This record gives sequence, C-alpha cells and structure tokens, in this order.
Amino acid sequence: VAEDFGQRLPYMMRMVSAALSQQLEGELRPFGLNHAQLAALAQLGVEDPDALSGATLGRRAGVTAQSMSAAIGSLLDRGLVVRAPNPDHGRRLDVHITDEGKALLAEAQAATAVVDERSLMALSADEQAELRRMLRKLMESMRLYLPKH
Amino acid sequence: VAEDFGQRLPYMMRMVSAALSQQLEGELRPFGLNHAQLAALAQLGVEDPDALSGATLGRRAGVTAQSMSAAIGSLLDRGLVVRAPNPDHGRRLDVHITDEGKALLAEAQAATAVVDERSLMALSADEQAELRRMLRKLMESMRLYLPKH
DNA sequence: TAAGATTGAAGACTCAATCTTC
DNA sequence: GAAGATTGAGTCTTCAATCTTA
Repeated sequence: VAEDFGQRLPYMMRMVSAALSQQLEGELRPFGLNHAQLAALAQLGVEDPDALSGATLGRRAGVTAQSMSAAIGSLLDRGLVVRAPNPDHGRRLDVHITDEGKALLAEAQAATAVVDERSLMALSADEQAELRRMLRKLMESMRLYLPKH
Repeated sequence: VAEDFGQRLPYMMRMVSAALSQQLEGELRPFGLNHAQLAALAQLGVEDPDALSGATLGRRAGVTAQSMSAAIGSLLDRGLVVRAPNPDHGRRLDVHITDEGKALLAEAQAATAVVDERSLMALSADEQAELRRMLRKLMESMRLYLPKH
C-alpha cells in the first residue's frame, strides 16, 4: 500500500504541476503578476469586448472567489482592468480589460511561452496531443471549467 | 496567443492538480495531515527501517526544506516519527517512522484511495498507464524525484 | 564550497461568515 | 433560497538569511 505512493496520480500530478507553476511564477515575477492575475487577464483578453464577473474568473482560473477578488483588486489599482456594475444584476460587477492590460498580457504570455516549450520538449507531438486529451477528460469528469478547443 | 491559454499544459495541469489536492486535503483533514506530512510518512514507510533526512523528504515531496522542516516538527510532537543525529554527518538528522506513524499512514492511505479511484474512473486502464508514463517522462525531464516503479 | 536545518517575512490560498441582490 | 462580492482568520508555501558541519 505504501509502496505505490509515488505512482499515485494525485502525487505525480502535483509534482509536475508544482514544478511548472514554480517556473511560471519566476517568469511572471518581473511583470508583477501571479497565476490568478494572468488567468484573469487571459480570459478577459479572449472575451473582449465582453466582460466577466469576478466569480466566473475565479472558476476559470481554478481559484476561489475570494482569491480572485484580491487579484482583481490589484489589477484595478494598476489600471489593467476596469469594473462597472452589471445593469441587470445589481450585485454583479463586470470586469473589462484595458489597453494597458492587453499590452501587459501580450508581454507576459510571450515570456511564459518558454516554460511550455521547455517542459514539452520531453514529449513528442503525438504524446503532447494525447496528454492534452486526457487532461481534458479529467477536467470534464471533475466538472472544471473547460474552454472550447 | 491569448486564445490558447486554456490549452496550455501548465494551466491544464494546475487545474487538475489543484482539484485533486483539494479533494485529498479533505480526506486528510480528519487525520490532521497535510500533503507534506503524508508524503513524509509514506516515504519513511517505504524505506523503513532506514531513515531519511528532512532535505531528502522535502525533495521527494516536492516542497522546500523549510516546509518539510515544519511538517516534521508536527509529526515529532505527535510521536509519528522520531529523529536522531546522523553519526557520520553532524548536521544531518535522520528521521524514522514509529509504529504509531505506520498505523496512521495505513489509515490515511486507505481513506485517500477513494480520490484516486474517483478521479481515474474517467480513464480506461490503458489511458491511465499512458498518463502515468507521460507524467514520469515529464518528471524525469524536470529532474524531479522519481521512485523506481 | 556544498549540504542540511532552521527562523522570520511575505505571498497565495482556503474556510467561514456577512452583506446584497435577484 | 441562490449567486456574487468582500472581509477576517488560519494554513501552506516560498524567499531570504543564518548557522553548522563535512
């Protein structure tokens, strides 16, 4: 029972994910962005000119609404996003990305692309596609947010 | 560029890993164990009666020596592990698992097995083997600790 | 020089709770 | 009741630095 700990999926997934996140945060540090903030900007960049609520951004980033609330607060202070009450839902706040936000997003994504390339070098193109396919399956079964491919 | 954020390997890996860790911590809470502590007990259980240093345990658990130091402190207080100076290296402290530690480890691993089963249901046996194979490849290329199969 | 242990400070995250609006 | 936003408390983690020993 104890012998197979290192073969367990959650363990292996955590080891790889933690190492990737570590590298990613290193590339992101010069831009003053963390994972939640980059994910928020990226989602807003895709949806632009539409807006998303903080709760939705949190779900798509895999963090709680509380974490995303703090992340958005920082983005607001720096003028990377703006926010306005949703006319139909009094409590909901629509978050929009600004031109400054788009510019920083482009820079940050270019910088983080190296992490993808470096990590994926170990896998062939077929393997990469197969890995993505299985991760999508897992995300689906766990009811996580899954963007359309 | 922004469009494929949701398809990036670090993002997908983080989403799945975070969800799995979340479930795992939920199962672990009744035992008063976190990831670092369970990983330490599991590694020590495999190596018993040999000992491991805190630094080694940290590397194998995917956390820093500082995190593992705190984790071990808690395990020591609860009598789940004991520690003694390594006779050959004055600064190194050998950590051993106790009978109490082994008993709790067995209980905790039984409880967390449900997370594995539940998450892997979405994948066939072949897919599971293939996923493990690719994760091992990634761990190897990133020079992470990889137990022998 | 290098490796191990540890402390203090800071960041990121969750849980719990509250408030507001539909 | 359900969904969204936010605050406060607590946990887990890393970064930076220090001390010790081979």
